[in-house]
Amino acid sequence: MASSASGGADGGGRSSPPAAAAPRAVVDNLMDLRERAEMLRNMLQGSPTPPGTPADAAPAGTSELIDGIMSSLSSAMSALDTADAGGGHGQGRRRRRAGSVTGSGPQRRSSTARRRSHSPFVRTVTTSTLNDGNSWRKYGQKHIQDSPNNPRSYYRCTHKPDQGCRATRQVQASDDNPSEFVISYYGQHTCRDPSTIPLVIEAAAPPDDCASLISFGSTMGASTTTLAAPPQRPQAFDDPTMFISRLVGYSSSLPAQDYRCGSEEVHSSSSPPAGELAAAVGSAAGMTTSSATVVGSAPAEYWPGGTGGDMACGHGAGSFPSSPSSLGFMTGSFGSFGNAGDDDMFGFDP
DNA sequence: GCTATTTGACCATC
DNA sequence: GATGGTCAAATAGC
Repeated sequence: MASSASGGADGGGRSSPPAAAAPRAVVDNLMDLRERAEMLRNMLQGSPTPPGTPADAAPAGTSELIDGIMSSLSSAMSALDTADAGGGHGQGRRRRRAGSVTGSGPQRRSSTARRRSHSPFVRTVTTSTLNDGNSWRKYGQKHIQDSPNNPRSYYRCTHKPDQGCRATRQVQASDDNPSEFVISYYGQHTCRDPSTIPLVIEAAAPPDDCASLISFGSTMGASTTTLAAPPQRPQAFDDPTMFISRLVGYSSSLPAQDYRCGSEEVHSSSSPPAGELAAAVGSAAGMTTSSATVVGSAPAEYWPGGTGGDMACGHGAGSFPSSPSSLGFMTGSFGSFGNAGDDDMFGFDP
């Protein structure tokens, strides 16, 4: 009911003009980030180990972790470069029939139906909870050809009607393991909910704790997130999902806007109540979950910043900016990597 | 009565 | 034409 009133409103601003300069800035920032990661590796590997310290005394998996960072950064930059060179920005996509509203016939919506041929901005696999800290409203369910046994549920941000938030997500039970749910996130939260803004995560976690969650996916494919030692959840978040939502949403220099989304209880569908939420979320919060996958290749239209690319999320000991954001904001925050405060990104803040 | 979910239909895209 | 994403009326739950 409420949605119908605003139904026409969202039809208009479907494709926001991407910022052309964004990809280059992202690449620059990524390069900076890579340099820093390299420095970090040198510090960890080259630094004199205390007497009697075995070679593997360094935090387990640290090396692989850094290698993963480097590798992913490289592929991310490569992907961005490619996209940049190709003059991407989703120009190839056909635009929805302009005003195809048949003058005749039932006044059936102005229609925004379209197909997503691209990958989701973030995809996760989880066996835990569906609660990701954001507020979602289910607007559809459909049986998909790929997995006829597992219908796909469509959710949009609860704040769409009142704030025009375009974030959506799709939840589908895994074919391999019905107890798992594959959640794909699209779009970016532009809604705001003043009631829920954890501003700072305490910087209390020890350095080795920081190696818990860093994930870059290759641009067009899914990559598995490696989750090392479960970190300690910052006290500011009783709900692990909130933790990761803020965590992932870390962004030091989003465009002027104050991106953020509410964190009300998720309105989960009655059908698959078993739970969603990225495994990354659960794992980062010390929960036992399955693997997580992060896929970054949203088209320009889903990236107000005009970039698509891979994601990274760091755990732990960092101070979050005054604009905490949720998963969807990874898009917006991506372009800011390498800017002031990027040291916090992986929690390695000396 | 209000809000969320269900579900069939519509429509864009492939 | 097939498929997938979204709309919106109908329904259910509070």
